[in-house]
Amino acid sequence: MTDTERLPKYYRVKEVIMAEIDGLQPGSPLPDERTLAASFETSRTTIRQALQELSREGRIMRRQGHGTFVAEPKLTLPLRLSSHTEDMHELGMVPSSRVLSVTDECADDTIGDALGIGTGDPITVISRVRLADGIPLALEINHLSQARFPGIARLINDHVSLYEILVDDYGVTPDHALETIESAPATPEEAKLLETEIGTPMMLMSRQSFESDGDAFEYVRSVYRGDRYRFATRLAT
Amino acid sequence: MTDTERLPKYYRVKEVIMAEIDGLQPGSPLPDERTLAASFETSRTTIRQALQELSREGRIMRRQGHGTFVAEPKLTLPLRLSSHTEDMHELGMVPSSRVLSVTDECADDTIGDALGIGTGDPITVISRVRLADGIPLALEINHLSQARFPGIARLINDHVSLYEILVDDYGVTPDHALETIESAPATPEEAKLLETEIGTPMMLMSRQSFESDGDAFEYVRSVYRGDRYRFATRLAT
DNA sequence: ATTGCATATTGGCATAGACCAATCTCAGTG
DNA sequence: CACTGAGATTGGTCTATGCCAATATGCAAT
Repeated sequence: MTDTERLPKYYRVKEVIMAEIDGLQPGSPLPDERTLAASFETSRTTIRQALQELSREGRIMRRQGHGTFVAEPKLTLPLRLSSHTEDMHELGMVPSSRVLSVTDECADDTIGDALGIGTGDPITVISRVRLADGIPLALEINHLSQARFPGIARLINDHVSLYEILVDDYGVTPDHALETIESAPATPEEAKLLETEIGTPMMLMSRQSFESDGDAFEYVRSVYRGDRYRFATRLAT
Repeated sequence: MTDTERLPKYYRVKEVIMAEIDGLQPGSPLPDERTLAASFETSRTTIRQALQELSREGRIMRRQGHGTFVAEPKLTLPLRLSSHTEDMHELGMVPSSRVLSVTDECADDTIGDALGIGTGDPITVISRVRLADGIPLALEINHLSQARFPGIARLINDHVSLYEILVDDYGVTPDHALETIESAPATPEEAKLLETEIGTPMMLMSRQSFESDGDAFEYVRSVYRGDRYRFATRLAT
């Protein structure tokens, strides 16, 4: 028995499949699960566990009733104080948005703190799906103080840049931002909106943006597909 | 039938368990899997799928032969051009390292590019486990040019800060760094070293650090447990 | 009081199979 | 030629079960 024999069977299967797809082009089909189970002389359950990890890793793409295919490599997104619109243009992709909802709510503790307003103060919450070349990229939920941005709800639609509205119509001068990044599995709602599966690792990003006078002007929570994107940033002393 | 009925059963189970652990202290035990299966009137497989997601989410901790317990909340790590040692001190934790290996190798394309040297040039590769309060925090693999840091292999041990060596003994003045962050499931080796399970989402970080003269002096690949840590950074214009 | 071993408990791995749901194919129909 | 619908294909969910591996517990021997 070699040392590798101590690894779970599904993991050994995964490694073999991984090696095979390395030599294939994105979009190439893999054998169906029942065939794989037969050729690996194992159960479909084991094959599916291997395929699930590969899928969550972003190496394969599965579609019910269709098949399993080699996935595109991950894209690197810049982590900067710039708008989604600009970022996408730099990557040579066509950005777009789909507004899911614009609602007026009251700030809870977290949001109130983040925006420097009181708990219960009125805020406008904007939920959007960001797309690149028509493919869902991220789910973005923006929180803005109504006192700072009165009537902003009426200005939002699919075809305007929120940042342009803030800058042009409300005189915002973005200065810096505090950002946190973490990983979490996709909820059913996130999975549906981002066209992926429940449980796929997502990159959760929260951003608190400040104006040059030191006031926070927005608090955003974004969910990016962790199987398709990585992030890059520059750190200075 | 409500709309919720359309969700997978394991996900509904997960939501119920999640709600219950919200009211418990970290470390509190959960019923064992067979008991849960009986009380939810489902199979153990379904229970395990729910528990697996909760585990990968960092909400519960499982130990074979022992049981399942409510996990500690995530810690936030700063993403800065500072040493691990300093970061830990600021968080009030005791940092330490365990050197796994120090080897002399030849740079491949990626490493060569990142360090601004040629493919095949000699490098020193340092693998370490970083710990906080004795608990594994990250796996860190550092790549250094032997031309820039001759004889550094002999200076490495568990009790010195690599950054201090670079600064004090080799006159490095860190200036800025390019960093990428992505998510990936733990490999068996990573899982073992970080005392977690295969497949748990990890935060993969690669850092290319530059001196003030513009030369890259190190290329590091780190693996952090995504179920226990998130990262925070500050973005400026 | 301590050590060591048998046993129970609990999570980990894997099997076999049933049925559902989305998709594609293709023959038949208008 | 375009459309429709039945059947085949393929991934998704769930059950039921057996055995393995790590851990804890308690009893027995020292």
